[in-house]
Amino acid sequence: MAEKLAKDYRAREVESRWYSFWMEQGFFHADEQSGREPFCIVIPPPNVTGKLHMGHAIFVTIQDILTRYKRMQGFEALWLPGTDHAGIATQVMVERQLAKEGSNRLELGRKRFLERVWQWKEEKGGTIIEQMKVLGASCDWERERFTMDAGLSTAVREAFVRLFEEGLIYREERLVNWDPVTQTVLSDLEVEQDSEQGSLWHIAYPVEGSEQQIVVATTRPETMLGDAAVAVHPDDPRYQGLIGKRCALPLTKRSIPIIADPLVADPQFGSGAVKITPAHDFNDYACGLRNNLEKIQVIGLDAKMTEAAGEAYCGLSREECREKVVEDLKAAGLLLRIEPYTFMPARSQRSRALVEPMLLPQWWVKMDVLAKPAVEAVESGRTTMIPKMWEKTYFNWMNNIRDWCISRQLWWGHQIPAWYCLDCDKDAIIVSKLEGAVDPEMRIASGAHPLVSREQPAKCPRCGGQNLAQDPDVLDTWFSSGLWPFSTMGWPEQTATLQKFYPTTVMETAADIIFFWVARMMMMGLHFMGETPFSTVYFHALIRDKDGQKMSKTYGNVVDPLHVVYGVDPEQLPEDERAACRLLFEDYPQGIEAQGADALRFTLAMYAAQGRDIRLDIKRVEGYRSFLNKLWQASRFVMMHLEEGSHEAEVGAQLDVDASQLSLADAWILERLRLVVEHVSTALNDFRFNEAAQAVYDFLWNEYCDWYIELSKPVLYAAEAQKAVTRSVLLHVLETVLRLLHPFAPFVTEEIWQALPKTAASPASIMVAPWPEPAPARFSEQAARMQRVIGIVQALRNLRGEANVPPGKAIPMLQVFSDEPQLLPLLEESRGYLRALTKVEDYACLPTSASRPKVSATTMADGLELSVPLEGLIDLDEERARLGKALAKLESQLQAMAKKLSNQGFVSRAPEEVVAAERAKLEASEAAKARLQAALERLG
RNA sequence: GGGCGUAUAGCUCAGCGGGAGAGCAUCGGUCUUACAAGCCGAGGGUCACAGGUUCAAAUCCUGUUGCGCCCACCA
Repeated sequence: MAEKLAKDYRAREVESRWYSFWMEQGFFHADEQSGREPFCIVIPPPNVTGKLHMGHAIFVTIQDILTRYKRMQGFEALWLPGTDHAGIATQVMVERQLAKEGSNRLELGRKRFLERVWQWKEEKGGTIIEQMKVLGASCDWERERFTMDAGLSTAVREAFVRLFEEGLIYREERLVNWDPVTQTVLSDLEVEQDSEQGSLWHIAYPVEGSEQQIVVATTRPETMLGDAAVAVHPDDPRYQGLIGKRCALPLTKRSIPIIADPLVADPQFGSGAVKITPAHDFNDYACGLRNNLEKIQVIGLDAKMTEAAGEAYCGLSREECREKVVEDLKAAGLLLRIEPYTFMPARSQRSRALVEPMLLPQWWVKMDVLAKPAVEAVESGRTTMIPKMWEKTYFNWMNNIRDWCISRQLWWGHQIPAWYCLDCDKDAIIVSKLEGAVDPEMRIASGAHPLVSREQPAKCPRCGGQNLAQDPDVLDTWFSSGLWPFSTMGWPEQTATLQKFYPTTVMETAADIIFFWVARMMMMGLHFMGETPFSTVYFHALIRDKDGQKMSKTYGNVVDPLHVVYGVDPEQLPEDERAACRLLFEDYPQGIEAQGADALRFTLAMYAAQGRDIRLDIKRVEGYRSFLNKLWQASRFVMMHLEEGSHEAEVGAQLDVDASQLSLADAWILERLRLVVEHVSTALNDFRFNEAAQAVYDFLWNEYCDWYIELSKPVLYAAEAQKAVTRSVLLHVLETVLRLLHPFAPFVTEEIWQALPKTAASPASIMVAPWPEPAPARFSEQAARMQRVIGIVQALRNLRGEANVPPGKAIPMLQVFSDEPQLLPLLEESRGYLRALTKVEDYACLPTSASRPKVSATTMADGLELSVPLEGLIDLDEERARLGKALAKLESQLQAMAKKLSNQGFVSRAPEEVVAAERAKLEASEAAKARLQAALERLG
């Protein structure tokens, strides 16, 4: 028959063919009216600014595997896609563009800036979506959402207003994390602390009315200008006389008290005395509240020193001020020493800027009330996390949760639905920079009275004034993300989609956003929907480079998934992209060849063992591309031997044959197939993707290709009578494997599947073909007999290799010594197999008492003594050495077994079948030893 | 300071109570009519260390060490 598959497997050619077909056929669309059981995953929305990286590649792979698997199983499978507006990230990116044009957002103003961001979003925001399609993502694109869509914005306002009305959202002035570069407040989670090398400056503060000095140590000497006290431990004997006295704050004209505070001063640390800066340190702020200290703000929102820092320092940056303070202290003789010190400065996750604690009014979500049911849902198992260890992390954070700062001083995002009356709440507006302008630089005072509402209020309910200004802040991006599982389905409307697909089935994401996102979805879902948003959370591993380093552009160890898919030539890359992949190109100076999306997906599935980071090695991707090539070639083999018009693949049907028609090999492969179908399903149900992929890999390569196809050859080339059945089995097994493999490698399986012969009743695509169901065990007895033949073949191949008998050389005679009566028919039945696989031309089955030929090579297989008379073909010394080695190995095994069986404890306490198996093993090994010894003796 | 993960062949990793496994790399043999990105065979490991539980431990427990991660306001 005409060849339908090209001779070579060319991944990218195959992959370019099918995605549009699937789309046109509407296979990705999930119907909320369907009577099928729902299965739903909502995508972790990638940043709309994003470009595909390995983190995306792994979630696309795993979520697509799950979705395709469930879809084939007959579920109404919805994988709901979308993107996130990613407040800071997007705003910063567009601001950078503006900077290139010599402009900035203040110059444009809020309205035009936002237009500009939207324009960018419309033009470029689809990149990441297109890239996910390259990987084969079977999302329902008709339902694609964006966190700033009208619908989702409605949901955000609804959630905000309800939480406010319930008293769970409030506005309050507190010390918050200020990022002076992006000019916004950050939540605790957006602040990172890594240890850095710094110094500890020891400064002497003169005690007033005495010659004494009190020594404090600090990592931030510039903050001393805002000190409000020096604290010591009340029990510290060194300072008993000083508590209550005052000291002169150097470089200023101020005098500050020496106070006792057991919570902030540790007598073991340094001098035991600590300077207190309530306005710029979280500990000191708390201490200030306890002791009623003044909060002196010496650093402004621009991270420059304020007037309160004193004339000499006002206007300096924090770094400049530090230098000057240190210099001035030195000059005053008050800087006692500087010691190197490792500390943990707080940095903005986004800008890496040093975070400055600032006293500012912000919007907060009260978390303890929301957290409680979310903890309970996981405790009770209504939501389970895989791997399980993450539940601990989740509990730990949830049980110590602090209120969530949700306002951001950005423009790109959901503007807070709160208004202020400019008539009766005059003090509400603070204009910080542009005189007289409410927008863009206005800020809202801490005592203001917000009018929170779903729509802009027409007038002030207090005074009737119509002069209302909306709160300029926007919400933390994660606020809208927290609503994602139901806002994407039309909430607050009670839509049919919500009815059908909420709660969703699986949340699949990375563990680094367990607090940012998963915890918040749990809380919001339970609060607004009354149900946990998903029953299982599966956390995939973090992808690192092959040496275990986190991938980073600056470090240069990035592996770009699209480079893997399409191949990459470093010469063709722009400088910055080449730099990001620098280390990869050191190993692959010529770049890498196209591996294809299927190979990348299969690799990621194979790597996805639970609870372990992935060290991605291109070599492994290449290995799995070879595997797909193997599948391709095997398919070509099968199709080559099909006859036109016959042997249609009956998708999903059981093979229409009975045991009597099957050869040993047929029965064996069908039994193995049954087991692999079972195994793959169980593994996928348990989220053990690597195990599922491994099972198909082993079956296809090591059983179907290495054995069954080889065993089928003598039949296809010679045995007319058996041909038809063998062809059916070849095709049936291949077709089933394609379906098992489809969720992992959707493109190549579709390509091959489409080329197979089909009936009128066949589905239009493998992706809507039924998932293989495990067949009942019908052929296990025959399969076991075949396994025995395989053992004989392996033993003979080993013997041939070890005895240096060239593969081309036929073995004229094989003698099998055994007293088993059932052996003769088995060997008779497998005559063709033995000849084809071992080049044994003839064999004889003899009782163990029969005499052996003088010169022969001997080996044991499954209790059978195999003897190949090979006079002149083998080197006697080598054969002696080979037997000696085999005997030594047996001997050591025998000793271990004998020791085990002589252990009274083992014999009496181990399960009977274990003991029996051990005894049988011992007997078999002893028999084998005796035969090999005899063979050795015969060689003289 | 608290918590978590991890240590298995040269490399990357499975296995997680009863015979130490895979892929890559290495060595030997093979261009056999699906596939040399292949086929056949081989070598290679005190399963980090020390204790314990058990008839039996790579696997369970305790401790130690190395590596990695997360949380936490200690100057």
